[in-house]
Amino acid sequence: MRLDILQQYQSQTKFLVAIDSIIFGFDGEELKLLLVKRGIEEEFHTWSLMGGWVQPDESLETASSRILFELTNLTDIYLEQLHTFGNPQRDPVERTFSVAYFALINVEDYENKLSRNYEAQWFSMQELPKLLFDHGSMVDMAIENLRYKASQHPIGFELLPEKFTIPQLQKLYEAIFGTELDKRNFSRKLLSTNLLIKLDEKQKGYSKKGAFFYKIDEVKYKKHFNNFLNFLPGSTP
Amino acid sequence: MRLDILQQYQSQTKFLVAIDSIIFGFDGEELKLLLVKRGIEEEFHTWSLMGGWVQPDESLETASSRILFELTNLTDIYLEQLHTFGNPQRDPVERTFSVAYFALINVEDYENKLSRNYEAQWFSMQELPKLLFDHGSMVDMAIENLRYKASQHPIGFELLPEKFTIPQLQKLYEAIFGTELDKRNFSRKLLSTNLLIKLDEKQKGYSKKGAFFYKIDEVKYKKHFNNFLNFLPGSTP
DNA sequence: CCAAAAGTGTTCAACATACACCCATGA
DNA sequence: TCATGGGTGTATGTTGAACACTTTTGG
Repeated sequence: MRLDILQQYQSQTKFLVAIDSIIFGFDGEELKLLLVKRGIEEEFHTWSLMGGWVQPDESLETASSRILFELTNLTDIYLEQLHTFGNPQRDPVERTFSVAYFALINVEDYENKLSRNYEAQWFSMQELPKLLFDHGSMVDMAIENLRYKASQHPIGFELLPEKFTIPQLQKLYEAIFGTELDKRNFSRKLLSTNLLIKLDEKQKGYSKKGAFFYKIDEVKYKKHFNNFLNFLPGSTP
Repeated sequence: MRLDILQQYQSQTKFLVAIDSIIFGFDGEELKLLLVKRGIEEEFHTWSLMGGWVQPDESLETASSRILFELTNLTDIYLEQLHTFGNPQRDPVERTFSVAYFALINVEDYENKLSRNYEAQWFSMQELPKLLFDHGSMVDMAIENLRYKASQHPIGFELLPEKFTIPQLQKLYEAIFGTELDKRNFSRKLLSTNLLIKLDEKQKGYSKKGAFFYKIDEVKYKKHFNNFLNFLPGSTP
């Protein structure tokens, strides 16, 4: 190792690096956000995003998955890097860079698996409490990004159970965009992507007639993901 | 300050945090990338992205602007956070997180202002040299992002001089997408946005007839930026 | 039998694409 | 005068938006 390079590195200030996770869920009616009380905040009763420190041997992806797992015990979750927040004053305790990730999980999967180490709660997007530090901005950016992505790709599937009905999917999109959609145009557009496989089974209990279940054609879904679909379905004002 | 919180923070490992900038430029014909030899790399002759360390009192935005200014002496540049790279092995000297920013500048503005402290050179996107560390992946991600954005917004303006012609703009889009576009459809689509203001002046020298200069309607441009435009013009295969 | 949700088709307007000719001018 | 690039219009197909009625079945 050349000495001048080493000196170059050693003369620099080092910082704490953390992960914060914006965890979206859908319960069939509303888009929700999972928040925790971590017990490490100065203001003891503030809700915050789930987060944690990046460890010396971890990549950012590994760290974000680990932290999500610690809370939910879920693996293989849709998780995507959103933005890194680094204002010198964002954390009053000590300067910390936070790499924000956003996650999509369906509330059903999560229900029983919740870790008891955290006080966690789902909040409706309409009724979010005041959040710790700059977590509010993180959430704002995440919802904007979610809308952007969902308008281009059928990303919303990640928030639903494996088997879902078209009306469920429509409710999800309505929740994401905060708008009403026309069911005729919506289902036509969805089905025209050929990404859905109709099952024989019908949903019981919710409506009298019952709606057919569908599942995603995983192979096509992943293939199509990088072609822009301009996916936002027709809306009725 | 509560003692247990302080201890929580102090027990964590700290890391170096750097910025790397993917700087795109356009010379009227080709999309180019600005690379430097920083003289701090282990392999002394490797080209790399322009970069630098984040200082204790700087936000990420401030740091990225400063670093870009150090090289180009330009201010008010389009600069956007792309992604944070943090694999434990990405920098063999010491673990460093790098927040990648991408910048769009027009080569004309830049020409005379270049700092003499760096050995810098524009490279055609087709003929990039091997880059330091994971800078190659950063560039790949940036070009993908640039295409994505440019297909949705008329972001390409940032790469052109203040006064530009429609054929220039078309060449830029052709360079970004690596494809040929139909000039009739292209100009119709562009003009239909009403974001361009036609000037009286014509471009001299390049063609015999001369093409009219246009400038952007800044106010409308910024307003429209958040409405998805689905901007990719028609292509002729 | 009726209330509640599922499911489906048509028409019209807007937009994307493909395509070809005239214009202005410097050499 | 002619070669070069600038500038425009039209016809066609595709896609999105608006809109209403029939079907199923549990209670």
